[in-house]
Amino acid sequence: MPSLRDAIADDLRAQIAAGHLEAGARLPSEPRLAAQYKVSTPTLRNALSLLQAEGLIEKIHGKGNFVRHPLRRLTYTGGLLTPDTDLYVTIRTTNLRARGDLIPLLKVPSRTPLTEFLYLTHQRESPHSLARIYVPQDLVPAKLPWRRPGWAETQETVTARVPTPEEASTLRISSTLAVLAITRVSCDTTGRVVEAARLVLPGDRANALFISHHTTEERGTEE
Amino acid sequence: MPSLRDAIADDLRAQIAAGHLEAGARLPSEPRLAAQYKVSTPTLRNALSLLQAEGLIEKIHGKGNFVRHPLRRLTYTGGLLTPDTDLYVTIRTTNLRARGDLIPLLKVPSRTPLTEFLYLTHQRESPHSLARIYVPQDLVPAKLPWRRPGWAETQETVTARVPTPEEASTLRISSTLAVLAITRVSCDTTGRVVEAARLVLPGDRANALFISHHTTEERGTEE
DNA sequence: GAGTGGTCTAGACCACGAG
DNA sequence: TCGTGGTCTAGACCACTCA
Repeated sequence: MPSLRDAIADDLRAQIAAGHLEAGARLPSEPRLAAQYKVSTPTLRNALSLLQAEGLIEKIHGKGNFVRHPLRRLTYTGGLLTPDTDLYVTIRTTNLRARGDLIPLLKVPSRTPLTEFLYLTHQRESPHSLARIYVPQDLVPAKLPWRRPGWAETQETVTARVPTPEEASTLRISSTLAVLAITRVSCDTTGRVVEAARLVLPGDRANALFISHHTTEERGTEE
Repeated sequence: MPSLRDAIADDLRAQIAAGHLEAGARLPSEPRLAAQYKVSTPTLRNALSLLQAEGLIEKIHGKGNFVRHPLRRLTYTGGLLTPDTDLYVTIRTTNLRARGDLIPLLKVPSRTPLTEFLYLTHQRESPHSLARIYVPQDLVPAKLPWRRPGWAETQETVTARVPTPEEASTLRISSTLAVLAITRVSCDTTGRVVEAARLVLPGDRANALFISHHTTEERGTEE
């Protein structure tokens, strides 16, 4: 016996899949939908939150619930998102001093002057991904983007988690939707960290792709 | 102004981190906790569901809410999990024929004979990660593990999502806990796929690490 | 100001686990 | 049988958006 919220979610999913509710369309208001399905508003909201966690709808406070555009998955590869056509980017630059997690991440002393670039990408007006990039202030390039000569090695640590409340609200995703969190650290040939980045990609809209080529020496090794 | 559920979740998180609530311990019952925090039971349950999605607690119907054992994060690097000390592995081998998703993944014709290796790793009696590895039957190595000479390139596609119901039950995790899903495809020098793998790593217990070295030509490129 | 979603309450009833 | 979590109700009040 499926619960009411699952039954309602199934019904709405089917309506979206069948095209009865088009991408971008606004759903009836929550009290209206609750009356239609003969349930209380919390139960209906529970059903909607399932759809939100799947990335099917977007809730906008004060405006309504909207059917999301079918997800075009973007692929993150080597620091770039593809395709980057109709992807809008907002950048905010802040100067700050190293503290907390940033100190071991960038391997710098406390209070080292840093520049933070906050990237917020949008796809068709809806937020898509979030990146915070930290660069020691004496290395800040004169013009963006960043990838510069002199880089020798990049380490990317990938984890899956739920977004923090701030991430959820800026990306307008449910706090239960899985995100791909990537911490990227790039060093130059001397081992100095030239850039550290924290990326947050909603799991339903992005993949990350890593390609490695095996050299002959590596190929011969056994376990 | 943080919401009540976030404030309660923060408090419980802090208590778990501080060791006031030990691993394996049962939390007070939900009505009791609700009274303690002076909130209604739905609000308290809302807070608990946040902790559940983070993998901090496990809800067992009819028994209670339990603090999960502290996560020892394992790191996945280039096809291996480290550290592999006290990590137990169960392997099940099955012969089957290519169908569905496996056909494009391995770039083989339909019904090509394949061998599937199902890996289930355990850490301290509790399931840790799940891997399904597919190899064309004529390439199955005489002895395990797999990494063989002749491999030229490996592509790894990483995504974050919630587990399927089967994955949630075999890994004994909540269906709201994010997992890292990695699809790994390895080719030989002729471009033939010699192995494809689907890995599922619970987000609270595993990272994936990718290291790339930049060659001199790459280092010169702009944008 | 009117309409929307966001949060919260104070209950009720059901389903599961263990003695 | 008892205590647990799971679901649901019928409201209340607040915060946000837009005219």
